[in-house]
Amino acid sequence: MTAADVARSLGISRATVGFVLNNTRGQTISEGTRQRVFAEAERLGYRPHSAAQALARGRSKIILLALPDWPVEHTLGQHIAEASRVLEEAGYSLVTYTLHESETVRPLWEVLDPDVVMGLLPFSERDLTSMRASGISAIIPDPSSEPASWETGPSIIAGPELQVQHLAGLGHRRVAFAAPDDARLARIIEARFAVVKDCAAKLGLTAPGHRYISLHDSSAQLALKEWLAAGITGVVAYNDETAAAVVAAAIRENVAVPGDLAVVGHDDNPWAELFVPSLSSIRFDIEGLGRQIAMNALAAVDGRVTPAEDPTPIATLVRREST
Amino acid sequence: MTAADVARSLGISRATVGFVLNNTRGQTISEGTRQRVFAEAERLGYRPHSAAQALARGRSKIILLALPDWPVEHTLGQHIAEASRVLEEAGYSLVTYTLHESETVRPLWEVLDPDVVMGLLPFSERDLTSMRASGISAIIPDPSSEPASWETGPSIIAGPELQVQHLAGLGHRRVAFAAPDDARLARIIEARFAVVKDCAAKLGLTAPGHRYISLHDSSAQLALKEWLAAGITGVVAYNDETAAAVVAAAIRENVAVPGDLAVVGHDDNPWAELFVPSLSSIRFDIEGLGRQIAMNALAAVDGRVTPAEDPTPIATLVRREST
DNA sequence: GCAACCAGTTCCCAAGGGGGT
DNA sequence: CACCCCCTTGGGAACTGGTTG
Repeated sequence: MTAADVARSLGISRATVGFVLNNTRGQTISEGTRQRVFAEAERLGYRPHSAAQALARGRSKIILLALPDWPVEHTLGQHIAEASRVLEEAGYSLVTYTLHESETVRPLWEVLDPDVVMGLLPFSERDLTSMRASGISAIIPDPSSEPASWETGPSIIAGPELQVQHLAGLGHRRVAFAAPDDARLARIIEARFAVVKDCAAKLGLTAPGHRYISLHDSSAQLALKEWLAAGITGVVAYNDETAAAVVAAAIRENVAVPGDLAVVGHDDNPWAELFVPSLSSIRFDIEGLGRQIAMNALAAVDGRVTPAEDPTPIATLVRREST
Repeated sequence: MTAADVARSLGISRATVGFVLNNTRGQTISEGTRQRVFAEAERLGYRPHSAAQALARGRSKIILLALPDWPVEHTLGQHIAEASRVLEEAGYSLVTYTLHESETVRPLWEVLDPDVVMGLLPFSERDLTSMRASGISAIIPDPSSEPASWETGPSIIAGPELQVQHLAGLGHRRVAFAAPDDARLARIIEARFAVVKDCAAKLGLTAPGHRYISLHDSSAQLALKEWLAAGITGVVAYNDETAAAVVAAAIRENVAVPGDLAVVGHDDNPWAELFVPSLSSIRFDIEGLGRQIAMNALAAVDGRVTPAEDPTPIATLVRREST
């Protein structure tokens, strides 16, 4: 069912149908005609052909959100739902996409021709080149702006700050940072660790270098011994999995949690509550973040600059048995 | 950079450029011209405009994979990567999409006009209506075939079978099935429970009705008492989270795991290994499933019927401390 | 290689009616 | 009463980029 079918059925021109359906400004169509067009389109089950629309006006009304290759925190799904809803109201569709580094697959921005490509982290130079070759102009984070700004955004720093403040409030004076042993996370781990060190210094705590914890070997055990020897009593974990690995090592070594060592996770995965002892963690305000993503995208469509991140608190600490 | 630019730059027609670039059969273009077209396209950085292609030939070369609303098992990401790779070779792009029941958002198939829409579970009647209205003809699972076939596919039954066989092999005679309290999972839970009952009966085990376990209240505690009273010594869990909830309740009630109660999870999430005691679970052959998804999609494009699922084993049991 | 075609969008102009001089 | 102008309403046709008889 095309617009031409609707026009023919009413004995009017395709142009008129288009004017009505798009509510074209600068064109005035009589109310009677308008109603008849709407009714007939409805009756025939007309659907705009999105490829044709994308071709005719130069924009696809698609926004592509590239997700990182690494395991997505469970909360992310919720942001995305909220972001979709906001973008939908503005007439855009949000498509998500997992970016694989293998790169044997043609990137989706070449296929979908989106108006905006967004990522949670800065894109690689290769990806940027590819996007520019495909004619994508709106990219978030904006590669032309100062490259380090994402590292100071609330979504990076809010969690670590709360973690350190929490441990400090409980009286811990020496804390360590534990992160997963995953090269893909290196940049974000560095950024988070910088926040931990910074915040610890402000509060008068000691925070030695960070340790990588693999989930599959004895690295947690080793780290544990080292920490205890160094007088560390609190551990800030990059995520709940790392926290779990540390707590598990402690239990197996008969180290009391939180008595001898307090551990706080990040992301508040559903299973963090199930662990024994249950894990303290950082929970994010998912709706707020979703809306933020959507707003950034809409700003980019209009060529406006990405607005500053909302300074309202987006993370809270959930205290459980592990601290 | 359009094909017309390439043609103009070489002083030939757009048609010829198209013939070369598409390797059109039934058209013979001289080798010299072919090479010059390729070189010029490369030099100018020509990219086919996918919306225009989709419009001209009736197909978008997009395959949409709808993921369920509930938390995706972590393994799924890997299937998808594999499926993308296979489809890419056949010239298709895979777009994934999380189906939200809220439905305030326009479904993506109306926007992308995909050649195939696939789902891991059958679609709702409303979704099917919407797809047909958008002119989507290829839908998997095929709603015109017998609706229950997915419930007997390996991806549903392989796990529960292994779980029951494992417990039976360890000498357990009475087993229970525990599932999350989530209405969205009702159908798949029923299907899995049917397999458990069936398999238990074959092996001479007793398997009473299943229990729903919420992660946030005392339902695990209650279920635990009931099971112990009924002489149950083994629990088949729908997923690792439910298994964790049961094990956590047991620890808090001083019930020995696996001494008094053995628990086996499903999906082998990364954190299952970290739990104390670590959780036995079911691991899937992710590459195989991904390839399967891709093959089904390609079959559907050609209007062929979905091939039978590959009967080779796709799941294995990982034994850990909880059994 | 020419030309038609895919489905919409949009610039520009042609009827036609109403009101004013 | 004739004439003109303007505004409303709607149509013609070119255009988007690529495919194909």
